[in-house]
Amino acid sequence: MSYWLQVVVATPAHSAIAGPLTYRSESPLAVGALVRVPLGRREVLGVVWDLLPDGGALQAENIRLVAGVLEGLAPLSATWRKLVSFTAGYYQRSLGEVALAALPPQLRELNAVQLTRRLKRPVVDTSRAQDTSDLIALSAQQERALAEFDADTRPALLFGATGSGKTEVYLRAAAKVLAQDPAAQVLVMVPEINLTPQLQARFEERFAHLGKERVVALHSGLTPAQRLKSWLAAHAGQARLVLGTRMAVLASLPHLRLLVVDEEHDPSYKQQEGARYSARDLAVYRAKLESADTDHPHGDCRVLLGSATPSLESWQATLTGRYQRLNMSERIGVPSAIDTEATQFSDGPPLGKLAPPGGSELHAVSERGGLPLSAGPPQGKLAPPGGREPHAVGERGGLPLVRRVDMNHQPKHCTIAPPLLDAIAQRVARGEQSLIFLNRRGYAPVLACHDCGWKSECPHCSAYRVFHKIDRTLRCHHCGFTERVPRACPSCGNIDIAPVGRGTERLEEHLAELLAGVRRPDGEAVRIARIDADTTRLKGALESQLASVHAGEVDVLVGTQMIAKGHDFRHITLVAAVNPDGALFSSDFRAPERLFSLLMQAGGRAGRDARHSQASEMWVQTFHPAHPLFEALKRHDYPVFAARELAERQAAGMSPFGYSALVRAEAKEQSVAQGFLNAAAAAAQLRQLPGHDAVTPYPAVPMTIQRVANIERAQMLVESPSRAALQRFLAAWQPLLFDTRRQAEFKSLVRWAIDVDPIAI
DNA sequence: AGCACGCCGACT
DNA sequence: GTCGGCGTGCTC
Repeated sequence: MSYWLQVVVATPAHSAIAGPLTYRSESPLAVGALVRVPLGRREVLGVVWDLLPDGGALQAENIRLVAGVLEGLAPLSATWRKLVSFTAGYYQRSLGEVALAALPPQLRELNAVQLTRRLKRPVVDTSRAQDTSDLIALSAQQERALAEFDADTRPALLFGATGSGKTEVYLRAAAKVLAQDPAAQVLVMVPEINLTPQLQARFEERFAHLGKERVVALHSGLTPAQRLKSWLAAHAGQARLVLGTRMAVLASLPHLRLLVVDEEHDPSYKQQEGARYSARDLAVYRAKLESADTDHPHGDCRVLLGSATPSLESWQATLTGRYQRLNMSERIGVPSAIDTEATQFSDGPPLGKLAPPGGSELHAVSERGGLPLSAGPPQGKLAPPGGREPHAVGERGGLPLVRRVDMNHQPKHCTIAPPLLDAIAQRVARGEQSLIFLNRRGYAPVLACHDCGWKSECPHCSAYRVFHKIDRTLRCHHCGFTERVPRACPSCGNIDIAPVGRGTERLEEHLAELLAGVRRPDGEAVRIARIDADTTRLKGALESQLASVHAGEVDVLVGTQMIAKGHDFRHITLVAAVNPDGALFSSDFRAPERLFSLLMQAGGRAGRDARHSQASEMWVQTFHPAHPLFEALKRHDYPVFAARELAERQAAGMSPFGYSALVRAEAKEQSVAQGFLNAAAAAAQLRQLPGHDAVTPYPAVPMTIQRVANIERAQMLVESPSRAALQRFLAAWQPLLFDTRRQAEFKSLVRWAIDVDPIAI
């Protein structure tokens, strides 16, 4: 007896075999079963996608026999298959690529015997401890958020200030779902792996009563064996709570009842290679799919997004009522705050003598701009303990005071404005910590010869190589090309080549010089540390460096945005952004949004400890102090920022009011990359593809960094006011792109790819 | 993507 | 005479 099946295997979208392949089996198989099938001379993992009455158009001798079935693994659910189908269709990739990428890589290498051995390992269920959730008192706003969440069925956006206790809301929402249904599973997603350990500990502790191994992690930092183990536990329903990064959204979770997306605005939810899916968007879609699944006895599957600075897409959805909004504006442990509007003019200067009465902090800082650091002993400028009126804290909801430093009124070419330096010195003298951000690692972004104008260009990329003083190298941050710093100008031989601009390495050095005379309360010298991709390259380095900050072994911490996220520094009372202006006038329309979010998050690092929240400050050095972004930041007013951005986006027909895709092409020559894109667009125009009348393809342009590792890059933007029209167009266009690729003149094209809903243009 | 086959240059 | 370069073509 023969049974025919359609099986999806990991095939790239090109190669004539993008769709499911037909195989034969001697025994009946279930849809969703995992099988090993012969493909060419190798044997690969596949998923049974469909059952067929016969071999169809294929000749019998061209249909091969399924080599084996992964017994003991339940077939992947219909909902999972729908999710994979949708993802493949929406992001214009092959079914097999998405399906197989969603499975743990080790599953591909395992044969049936090895798998059985793995599955045999029993999990000892030791449900013993009590549910401890109720032991922690909730704030009124947390109670309210949870009650509102329970009363609704729409996707929910938890709009909560940093420190307002969003995690506790996730924990409670999860606890409720898990308690209601003994099989229910919850997926909690976080943007990055380095945030999972601390969160995992918290979830494990809270759900210890469920028994051992009920909380598992799923992210790319796991070893292949761990990842397989977690995946299997999730697939078997054994894991009740999965904590993971974006990849986890495609995990098999047969009893999924709740999806949580923490920091939902974070760009790392968008996959940047292969199928370029947005895990946040898929989470929303998946919740809808799972809700429609009639197998679930306990009704809906919910999705809970959380952020202090939501994506404009999610925010707009709450404005139209498509999403539910849950507001939490106050920080925990801070006197009750009043609403946003009332905070607008309340941020009086914390140090009375710095500002003229009624003056804004802007002028205060500007006026002091020229004063030398030594204008008085740091101790003398201390605010008296508790010197600020308590109600002032409440009015900011415990958020730091934002002070803008107008760099137009500061000494030319200064990196740290004197008033900021002064403020840092005061913190050091008081024994408090400061956090200084500069989004540029290395010593200096460029090395230049003042005689002939030579600059440290990368020979392989259209970018400068960064000077790293620590090992005296010039490193390209795009292709990795590294050389020792030349002794003299390679172009004219001049000895006098100098660094231009500042990176974190130089800032650290610079601060050490500037603060050399400042003493800590114990009379010791200031201790400065730096955290960026260079200092954390070794495994465990980030953890140990963070630990030393927590232990109070550091007074001033210099770093890139990597320290803005998640890390809860209790003793930091000053956060400063040294040079954030770049994003204000970027060609990338999402740059302001990212900057606002970064600064809000950075500011959130300050004064999370209620004891310090009163004196905590966020400093921003800028040449555009009156920019609306900074005005909104000063008031911690995301809604005002969002309203402005949304108005601009609407006027320009951009997301979330319009939809877009990018087609990127890479070739040895820019003309080939652009030519390919333009030729494919011309072919689409000629054929009048479905949806074309509502879709606008723009001419191909070089990418911002035009050449990386000697490969020229170009991209074409495709826009439409209709998501459906864009989808139809892209689906019809893809075969034409393949055809165009086959033309002789584009033979040298290295690769091309479609990015639907790109996050950066 | 793999993994073949296939047809031209420097080595035990 | 073989090992091996990567060009092109196929995989139910």
